[in-house]
Amino acid sequence: MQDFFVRAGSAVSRSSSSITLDAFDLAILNILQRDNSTPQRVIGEAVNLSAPAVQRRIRRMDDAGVIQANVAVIDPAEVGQPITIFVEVELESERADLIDAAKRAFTAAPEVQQCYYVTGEADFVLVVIVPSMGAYEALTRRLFFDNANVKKFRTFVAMDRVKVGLTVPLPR
Amino acid sequence: MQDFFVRAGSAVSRSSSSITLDAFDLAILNILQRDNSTPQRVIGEAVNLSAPAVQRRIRRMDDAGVIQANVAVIDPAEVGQPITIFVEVELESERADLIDAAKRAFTAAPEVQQCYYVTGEADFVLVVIVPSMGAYEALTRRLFFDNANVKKFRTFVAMDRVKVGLTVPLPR
DNA sequence: GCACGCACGAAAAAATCTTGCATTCATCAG
DNA sequence: CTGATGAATGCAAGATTTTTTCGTGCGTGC
Repeated sequence: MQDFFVRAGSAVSRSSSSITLDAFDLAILNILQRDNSTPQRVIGEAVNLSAPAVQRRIRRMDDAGVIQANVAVIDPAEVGQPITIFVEVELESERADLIDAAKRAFTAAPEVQQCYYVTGEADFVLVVIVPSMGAYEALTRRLFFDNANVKKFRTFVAMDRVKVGLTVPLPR
Repeated sequence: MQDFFVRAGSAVSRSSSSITLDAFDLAILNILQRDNSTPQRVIGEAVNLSAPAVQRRIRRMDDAGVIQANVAVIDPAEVGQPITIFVEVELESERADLIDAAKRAFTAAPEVQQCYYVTGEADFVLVVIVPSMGAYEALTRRLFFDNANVKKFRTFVAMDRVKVGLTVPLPR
């Protein structure tokens, strides 16, 4: 296995410990981000390490925040939430406190699955999951129309969730 | 616990078995989609069911595709991929075969974390993860400029990943 | 009323995860 | 050059979890 190192952590990242990851760690992450129910013994065989060694590395990356969460991915359509919508939101004012207020409001809404604060022609991009267009309409009223600071928003309804996941392209 | 049922599956959903979920299932899903390393015993205590009962329900939902995957969520910044970008892509032609070709091309790119085919002013929305703006520039060349069918695209660079996840709002 | 299907809980069995410990290897000071 | 130190490893034992087995209760339909 080649020598490859990633200096974890960046200027943007929050309170992470910024640990160093080697090729073993990346190989382990690559397995876990596709299936974290893989037994450590199997991972060990795949990366040529003993199960305890794998375990200690996973633990270390967990503690350091490299692994942010371990989650089950649910098909929204299967639980009565078949509609995915993208929303670009443009604010009237970009005052810091108003930006923060918007962040809090969007984060607090369970329908808002993802929220990014962006540069460009919009200020926020949201990924929204709703059971019906009616529910979306209600959400827009609650989140946008009742918010004096929202100048406008543009809606993109997803017809096909072509590729969905949080998989990160890992350097090899 | 109240009687609440969700008829899983919809016209949009693929080859799923469309099983019926009750309040127990939803409660279990709600735990798993936040932390799937929670022991079944603990889940059982939370929802008032034995561990084996919890296990059987999880297995059933797994088989039916309600649970699409079990994954570790990795902080991109920690593995040298600090930049998240949204891209709206507009195609020249909306011929079905060209749409499909675009889907395949976007899906195949590891930098494309998420890809949705949408209605509205754009045809596709992408979530892209890259190590640098240079890498993004290279990706746009490969994915958009070398593709004669891409009319134009708009880029939104994420300054803050305010809320990221695949959590689905579950009916209670 | 009775058989059947279905889901449950308790307990046992199997597998996995976790920890302790001795060893190896690389680094570094003397 | 030699020995100390720290970090990471593998093996093996112990703790925990997952999975299976089995008997029971409940609702449905014949």
